[in-house]
Amino acid sequence: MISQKAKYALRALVALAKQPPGKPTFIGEIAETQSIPKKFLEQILLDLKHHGLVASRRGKAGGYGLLRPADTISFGEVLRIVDGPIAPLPCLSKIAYRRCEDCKEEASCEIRRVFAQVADATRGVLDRTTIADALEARLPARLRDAVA
Amino acid sequence: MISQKAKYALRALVALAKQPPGKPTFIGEIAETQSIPKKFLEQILLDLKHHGLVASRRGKAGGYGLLRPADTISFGEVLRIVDGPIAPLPCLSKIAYRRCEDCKEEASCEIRRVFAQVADATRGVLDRTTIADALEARLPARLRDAVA
DNA sequence: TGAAACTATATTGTCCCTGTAGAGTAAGTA
DNA sequence: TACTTACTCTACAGGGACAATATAGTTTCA
Repeated sequence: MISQKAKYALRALVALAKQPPGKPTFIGEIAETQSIPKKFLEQILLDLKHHGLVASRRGKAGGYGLLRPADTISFGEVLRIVDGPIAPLPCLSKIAYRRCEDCKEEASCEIRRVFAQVADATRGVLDRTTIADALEARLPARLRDAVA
Repeated sequence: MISQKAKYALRALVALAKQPPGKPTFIGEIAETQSIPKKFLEQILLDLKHHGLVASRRGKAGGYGLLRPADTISFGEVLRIVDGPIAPLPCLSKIAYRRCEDCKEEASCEIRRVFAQVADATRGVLDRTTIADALEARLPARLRDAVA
């Protein structure tokens, strides 16, 4: 299960992607249309800003906007920022590898071998799907094929 | 990330699958060889017993053993027992469907559409891989192909 | 009869998730 | 310049899940 926070982050990014670029959108507007607690959303967007996904302008005509084109922001990138590692086991994470305390030998670990397949399959979808993809009613062919 | 408990459960089942069938294995023996806290393992095995995966015999010559052949116990089944739903979103779970509170219309939810692909990919691996598969050094062809 | 092992429930401490609070800062507007 | 609006940032609190431990009891076999 992904966290509520990650879901909010993705929904906010999708909402921003729908706006005309260049014109900032109020936090309050996103919060209302997406049913996200406003103060919580502030934290989330601030976090995304620190990671260079969105930009903000203060003041009366302020708000948030995408900093990069929607087709360069993958679901995987967002999830890693908000929820941390995607891998199902710490010893399979690329961004935060950690050895399993209670595992004698990684190479011969049966559990690890199976979950490595899961991790590949998951990353195959998340790292190749962008916010722009999500907006399209039909999924791009490269993703439909990968899953079928 | 799967829970520590799920990892223990899978490792215990793999260990049991390695033993000659019919002869029970001590909890203490599994706990020691797998570096699992013994009392915690007791809870886990008890849980698996309630779900019909393993059987136990009490007394001095007691212990645990697989109740079903190892090639009929899938990783997915074990994870659902121990960790609950596998789906990344509650609205995508087959065993515990729950509507997302903050989602206007499920059919048009962009997030849901993407994570449905993730769920399919994940289940593709977990529901088709069994404890018996995990014991084999090379993964069965049907799984290798699915991921490549 | 006693040891070894399983059964079951209760409890504990820690950590994270979710959300709230409030003071502060910046930018446009009259 | 004063005012309003909105973003920035830090702190924190309640609840629940996770991981493990504690304790008491039961069964079986030697």
